[in-house]
Amino acid sequence: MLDRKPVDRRRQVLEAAARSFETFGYKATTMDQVAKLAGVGKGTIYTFFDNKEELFGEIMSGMIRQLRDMADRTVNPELPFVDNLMEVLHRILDYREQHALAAKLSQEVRDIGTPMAKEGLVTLERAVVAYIARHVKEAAERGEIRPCDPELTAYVMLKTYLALSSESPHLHRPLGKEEVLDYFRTYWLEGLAPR
Amino acid sequence: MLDRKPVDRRRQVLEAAARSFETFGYKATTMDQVAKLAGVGKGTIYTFFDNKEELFGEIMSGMIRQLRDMADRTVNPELPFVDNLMEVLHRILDYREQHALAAKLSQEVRDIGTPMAKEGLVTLERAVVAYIARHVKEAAERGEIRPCDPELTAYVMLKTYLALSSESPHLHRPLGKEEVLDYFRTYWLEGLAPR
DNA sequence: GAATTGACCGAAATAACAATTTGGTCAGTC
DNA sequence: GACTGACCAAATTGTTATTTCGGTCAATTC
Repeated sequence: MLDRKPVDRRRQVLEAAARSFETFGYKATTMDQVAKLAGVGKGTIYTFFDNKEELFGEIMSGMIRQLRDMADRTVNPELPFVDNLMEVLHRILDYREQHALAAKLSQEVRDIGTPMAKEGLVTLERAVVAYIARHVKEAAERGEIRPCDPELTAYVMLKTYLALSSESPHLHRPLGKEEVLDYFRTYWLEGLAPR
Repeated sequence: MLDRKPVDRRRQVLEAAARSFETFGYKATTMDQVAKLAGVGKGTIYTFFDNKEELFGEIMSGMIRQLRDMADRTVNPELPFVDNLMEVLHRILDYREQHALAAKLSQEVRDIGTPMAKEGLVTLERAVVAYIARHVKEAAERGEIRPCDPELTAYVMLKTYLALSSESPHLHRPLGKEEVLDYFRTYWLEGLAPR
C-alpha cells in the first residue's frame, strides 16, 4: 500500500499557494487566503511549512526547476554554443515575462518594492547565471570557446543580453531577435579587434 | 565697462544651490534654504530660474561639463583605444562615487527614490554613453576597431564595465582594476572564439 | 522704474493616532 | 494525532491634523 493520504493536503496547499502568489504577488497573498483556496485550515499549512517565507521558497524552487527543464529541452548539442545560448536566453526572457509568478514579482518590486519579491528574483537570476555558467564551462572544455571564469563570464553575458534585448528602451531602440543574436555574436565571439 | 553688477546674484544663487544639492540632495534642498545660503531674497532666484527643476538642471549640466573636461584631459591619443576607454571609465566611476552631487543623488534614489534625482542620474548616464560613443566612432574611423553602431556599442560597453567593476557584489567577488581591464580586453577586443 | 524682498497662499508632505489586517499559535474537536 | 479556526501581538493601512515648501506678488529699496 502507498502511504498516500485520501487527500494530499500538502499538494493542495502548494497548488493554492502557487495560484495565489502568481495572482496577487507575495505581499498580497495571505495565509488565510491560501488556506481558503486550498480548502484547508490555516494551521494545517504550518504542519508542512514553517512560515510564509518557506512556502514561497518552495514555490520558487519549483518554478526554477521547471525553467531549467525547459532550457535543457531547447539545447541542441549539434548546434554551436552561441546559438544555443541565445535561444536559451531568449526563451528564459520570454518565460520571465510570461510566467505569471515571475511577471507578478517583477511588477511587485517595481510598484512597492517588497523585499521578499526582490529576493525571489535575485534567486531566479542566480539560477540563470549558474545554468549559463555550466554551459560556458562545458563549451570551454570542448574547446569551442577559450578558457575563462565561467561564473563571471556567464554573469556578464546575461547583462549584455539584457542590455541588448530589453533594458532601458530610453537609451536605444528595441532590437529584433536576429539583431540581438548578431550583436551578441560580434561582441562575444569575434571581438572588436580588426581582423 | 563690463555690465557686471556690483554683486553677481546669479552666480551667488548657482553656488549656493550647488552646495545645497550636494549636501542635502534634491528633495531636502528648499528654495528658502538656497536663498538664505545665497544671501538673497527668495524671489530673486525666480528672476534667474523658472523653478527648482530648472535650477537643478543648470547645476547638473555644470557637473556634466566638468566631467567631460576631466575625461578629455585623461585621454592620451598615443595610447590604444581600450586603454583610454578603461582609464576614462575608471575615472568616471571614481568621479561618480566621489563627486558629492552624484553620490548624494545615488543615495537619494536608493533611499527614497526621488524622481528628479533619478532623472538627473539618467541624464548623467546619457552623457557618459554619448561621450564613449564619440570615441568608439572615432576609433572605428581610424580602423582601430571594427565598424559598429557607436551608440549601442557604447551602451553595452558601459554595462559590461559596470557589471565587471561595481555591480552586484553578491553575484561575484569584486575585481581589481587590472583584472577588470584584462577581462574587458578579452571580452571586447579578442572575443571568446578560439584563435 | 528696475531690481529685490519676504509675507503669504494652496498643494503636498509628514506626523499622530485610530482601525484593520495578518502571520503565526494552540486549546480543543473529530 | 491530524486538523481546525478563534485568538493574539505586531505590522499595516486609513484618517485626520499639522507642517513644510514651491511659487507669487504687493511693497520696498536703490
